[in-house]
Amino acid sequence: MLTAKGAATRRRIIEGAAAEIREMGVAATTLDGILGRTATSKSQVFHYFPGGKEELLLAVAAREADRVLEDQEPHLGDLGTWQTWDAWRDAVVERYRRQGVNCPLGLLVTELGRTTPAAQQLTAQLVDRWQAALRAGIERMQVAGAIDAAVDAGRTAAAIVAAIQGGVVILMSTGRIIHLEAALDTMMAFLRSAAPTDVPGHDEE
Amino acid sequence: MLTAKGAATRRRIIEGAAAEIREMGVAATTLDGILGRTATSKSQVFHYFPGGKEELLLAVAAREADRVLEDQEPHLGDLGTWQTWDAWRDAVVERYRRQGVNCPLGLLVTELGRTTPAAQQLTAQLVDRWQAALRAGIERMQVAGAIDAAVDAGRTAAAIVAAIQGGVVILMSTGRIIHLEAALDTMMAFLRSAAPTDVPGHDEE
DNA sequence: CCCAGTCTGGACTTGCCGGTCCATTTTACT
DNA sequence: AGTAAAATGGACCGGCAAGTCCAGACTGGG
Repeated sequence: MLTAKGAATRRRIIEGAAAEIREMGVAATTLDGILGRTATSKSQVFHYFPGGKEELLLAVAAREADRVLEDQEPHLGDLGTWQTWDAWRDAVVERYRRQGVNCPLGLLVTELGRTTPAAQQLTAQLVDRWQAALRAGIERMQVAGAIDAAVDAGRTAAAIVAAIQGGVVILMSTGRIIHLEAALDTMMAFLRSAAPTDVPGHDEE
Repeated sequence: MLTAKGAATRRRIIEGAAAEIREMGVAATTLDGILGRTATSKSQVFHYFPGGKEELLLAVAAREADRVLEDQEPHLGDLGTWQTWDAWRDAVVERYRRQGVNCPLGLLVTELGRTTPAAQQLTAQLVDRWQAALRAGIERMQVAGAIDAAVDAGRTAAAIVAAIQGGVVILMSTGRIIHLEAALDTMMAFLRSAAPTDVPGHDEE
């Protein structure tokens, strides 16, 4: 019960809403604003998103969450050498440098997160997926002998996700990207300092 | 031109606004909601905050920013031994554990930051003050010989602020505190791993 | 060609919320 | 006590934006 034309319109609405949010911020985003931008009418919005604005915003958030991870590929899925880690680091910084002060996802989440359990779950999923990819990368480095096996891969991955997130928040609210860079670099320095050869005293597995 | 009674009312309004935001979130905060909670009338709000809602929210943000740093004392101002660093770490985690999913400051900033330059500046100031305190702590450790002098204190301090910020954001949007803990612990582990004795190969100043 | 379901346009309703206004009361100062 | 300034209450306004409705235009299968 959704023709090709209908699916296209639905997609267009999500796309337009994301653009509107990027430009105006979540608080200033109105349905009318999205309408004008996408050349649709209000009935379309409610036709494709019966739950109204909230459902639409949630759909936008879901799409943006996917984008966040996609934009880190192919590096994120390929972490296994210091070279790939560096490439990934640069990709993350570049992605957020381009995005600048607008984070459709972050705002949606802090806006909807409190009220909508679905939004909270969406965020949790994104964090989990992100963290899992980083964890796999760390474990691969451990298997290769580049990082001490004593490092808690999961916990460290969680720390890296948090560090990035914090850097992005500071970027959004102050316009400075240095914190994101410093956070990433410091985390990378920690990983490198955890090379087995650097800590010969450790003998536990 | 502000009697004792007036000052008290003004304080009460800010207090009530902060409480309302904590409970409802910024988006759902209305002047009427604050009015009911503080037993004031709308004319008071505009009497004490001629700039209207925006000025009030900014005042709340300024107050909350101060609280953030105050709540880390006396530890934050006293970082000089691993013991004090650990105490500070615990204080931060505890502070945000108590605060839970509500961050009046973070929301105000992401909400106002984009539109109001004053809010952006406020955030930048908070970040700077926070970072300066951490930097002083790191430098004290370096002077004491507990941390390698080759560590960039300013940059590392920036990374720590970002890590905390990210942990808090994730706490707010998912309810999980583990990322904040992991981020702090990993940063601490990095600092400890940078003890001069651990890297005898470094000879540059 | 037709008809059932889908899609679209836009006028309309509804309610909320920021902001204004003015009349009244309280405070502070001499 | 008196008066000017500050503080307070609450009615009122205006606009905006979410959501509703219905009439009409497309689409696709039989």
